[in-house]
Amino acid sequence: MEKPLRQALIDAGLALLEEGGMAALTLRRTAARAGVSHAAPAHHFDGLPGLLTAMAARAFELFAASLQPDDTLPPRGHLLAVCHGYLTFARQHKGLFNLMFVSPQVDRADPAVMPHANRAYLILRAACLPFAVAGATEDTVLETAVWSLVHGYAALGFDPAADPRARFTPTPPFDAVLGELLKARQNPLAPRADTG
Amino acid sequence: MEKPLRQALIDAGLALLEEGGMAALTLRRTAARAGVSHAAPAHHFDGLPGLLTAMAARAFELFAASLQPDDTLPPRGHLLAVCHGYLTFARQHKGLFNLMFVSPQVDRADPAVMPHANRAYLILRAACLPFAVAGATEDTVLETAVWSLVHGYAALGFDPAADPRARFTPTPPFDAVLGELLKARQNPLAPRADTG
DNA sequence: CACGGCAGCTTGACACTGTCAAGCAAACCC
DNA sequence: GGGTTTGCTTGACAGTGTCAAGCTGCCGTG
Repeated sequence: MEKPLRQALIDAGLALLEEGGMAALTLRRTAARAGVSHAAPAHHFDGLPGLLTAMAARAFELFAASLQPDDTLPPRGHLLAVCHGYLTFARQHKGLFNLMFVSPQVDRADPAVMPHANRAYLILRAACLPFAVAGATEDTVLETAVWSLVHGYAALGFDPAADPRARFTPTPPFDAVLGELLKARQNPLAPRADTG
Repeated sequence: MEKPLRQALIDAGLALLEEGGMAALTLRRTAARAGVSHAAPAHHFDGLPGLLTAMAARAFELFAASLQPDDTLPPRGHLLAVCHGYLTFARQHKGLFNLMFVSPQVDRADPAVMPHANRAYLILRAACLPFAVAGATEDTVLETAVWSLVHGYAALGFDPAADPRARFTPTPPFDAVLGELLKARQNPLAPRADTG
């Protein structure tokens, strides 16, 4: 084990973030919760941005774990399960989600962050692969579409409950939205229909 | 004219946000830039959240204006133009974009915010309408899909340049991504193909 | 005109923040 | 065992949002 306080500070920060959002996350409070003096974090992280970056690395790790690839499912069920993991994480860990994708203070190119972020992306990528144009080993358009779709749905808070635009019409569940995207790919690995 | 200082404070805040991001946006700095004392904003807004909410209202107004509906274009060109407005605004006004959609301090249900937010949404909704299932006056699935897609693409920063995952493959332009979604709707207002 | 009230802004204070410099104490190395 | 380094503390500083109190000029009313 290495640097137990460092890990304790990361955990304390994550707890504060989950409990009270970004406003509750403070270097001094994090130190206090970890039981050390207010300047202790500066010796393990490079200031607040450093702590946030370390927290983001851990958040991406949890995020990748929540994507839960399950190869026993058929391609569409598999992709849907991954997306559900994405959406569930975003809904249940809004603070972490914004930390990972929005906060300008985290260095997303940090060597502690990139591996986990890449791992998450590769899980999604793999889940899209069966829907790629016949025989291709990649289909960046489809990947980007799926990724944008699920991320946008998550970011806009399209929880089937708690929808911000229920004033117009009920928000369709993500399954239906994803189905719209996959309409032209109903038969994975089959030759696609002519689009002329 | 009504409350010129109030408007000046909003403008000063927007300028600070655009120049230096959320970190540069401070009640005291905003007051200083407007040429008043540090506590003046408290008399026009209900603290920092109030100023941010007022700024978000103005930001949504600018956002809706940047969506630029152009009815002379064919349906697909029209939708693409609206989406381009969305993406361009997100890219050029990252601070405003995050203020509108992320910041937990703005009250998005504020009566000053909702009209402009709704207007923006209705522009997107109208641009989607020609692609709705034949004859329908709405298609919430498609709307939600397009909205999620463009928002996710914007939030993930898929600028054709400056792409964060160029380490894998070049990011496809949004036109191609949207095309993926509309594949099953190539002929607006025509009877859709069987999806069986 | 005089005068009371009040909106609009200032001044001053408070607790709290991130960051830095200096110091202390224990462990570690030679 | 003495010197050095690591890990943390203490103390200070400028900057933050917010609140209470005070000042000022304008407006309406007598």
